[in-house]
Amino acid sequence: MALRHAVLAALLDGEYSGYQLAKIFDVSVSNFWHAVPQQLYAELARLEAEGLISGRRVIQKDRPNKRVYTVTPAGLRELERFAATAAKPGIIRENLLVMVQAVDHISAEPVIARLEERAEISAAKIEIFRRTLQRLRGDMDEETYLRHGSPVGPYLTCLRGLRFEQENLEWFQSTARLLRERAAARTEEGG
Amino acid sequence: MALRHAVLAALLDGEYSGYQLAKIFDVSVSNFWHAVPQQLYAELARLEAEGLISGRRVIQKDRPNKRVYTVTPAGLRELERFAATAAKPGIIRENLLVMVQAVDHISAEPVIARLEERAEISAAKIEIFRRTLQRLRGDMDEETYLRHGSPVGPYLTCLRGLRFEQENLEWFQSTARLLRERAAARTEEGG
DNA sequence: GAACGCATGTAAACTGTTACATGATTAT
DNA sequence: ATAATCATGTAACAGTTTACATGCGTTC
Repeated sequence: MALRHAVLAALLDGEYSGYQLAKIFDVSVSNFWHAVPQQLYAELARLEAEGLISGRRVIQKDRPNKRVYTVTPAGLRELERFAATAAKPGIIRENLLVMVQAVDHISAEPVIARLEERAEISAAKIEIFRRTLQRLRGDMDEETYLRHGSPVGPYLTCLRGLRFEQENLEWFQSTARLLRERAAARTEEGG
Repeated sequence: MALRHAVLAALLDGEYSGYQLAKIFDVSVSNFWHAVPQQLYAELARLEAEGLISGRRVIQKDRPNKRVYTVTPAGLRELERFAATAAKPGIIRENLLVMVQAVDHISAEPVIARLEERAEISAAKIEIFRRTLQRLRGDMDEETYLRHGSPVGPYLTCLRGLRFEQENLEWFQSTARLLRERAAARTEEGG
């Protein structure tokens, strides 16, 4: 289980509640780790019980109270130990690519529709990544920030996320176009 | 559960045994779906029980006998139905990116070592993808194959896998280089 | 007062991973 | 003989997902 390490890594950035963490996992962290809110609430409870994070109650007037967490020295040691072990190859699960894999044997129209849906989502994600990068580097240019800025870890992973989504978008668009052209060519032939 | 659909999509390519399928999932299909052999054996049994694939015993003299499977018309309908539903966004889990996310707070050397390990694995995967693409398109050039070749689904997903690994390789290498430079700069400062 | 966003949790159902087990055949 | 590759499976355990449940405060 490495969800705990993803949570610890995300909490290095500052104090967050389970709810806030869920949002972070939905945007920036989602590039390299997927988790639903319920997983996070459960994992935060376990990490606190093990002393790897410590929680602090925050009383709010305008909203329900919340519990925010920070990484303890023991948590940092756990991350250090994790980084020393061989990283397993990443795992990926993409329903859309399963559909494309099968496209020679099933109707192409629904697959094209899915590709176009996902292209829009990708475009939106690209915008979010761009803004996150801008916010992180402030008024520095990218090269300067990469050489001297801090923290550089979140910047680097966000950069990877951006490239991944850009490649996704391009592939979704070119694949949709290609499948449409092939469908049109077959219609002309057949009709 | 969409492992079943990944298995069905992979079986469209031809008749395969669980063992052969495990190898296919380890190379080409691994770009968009991860599964260990035990999952495949269990899923094949379930799919056959539900009539979505049909198995056939193949007696071999030189090796142990095996059971190969093909997609039934019911299996094809199941795939068709699957393609008509909205594709959930893909999920990804990358330990290596978790480590990079935390790199400002832990020692950089082990992280750099992991990046270099993974860069080599990526380079090997890139070679496999290139050869797979060549084998699929035979003596056609890529553009011609994409327009008129068949099957185009496996070619398109393989192309996505190739691009992904190329981006990985580039990111692993540039990130390792950058972290090494930053570590060197800090040593000079501090020493 | 209905809907929405904030905030957290439990329980059940489903999936996925690991360890173990077996046995054939071929190559060294 | 010993290891490697082919071939398949069971059982125990770990992790993930979904459904359900609760309640505060603000906006429409």
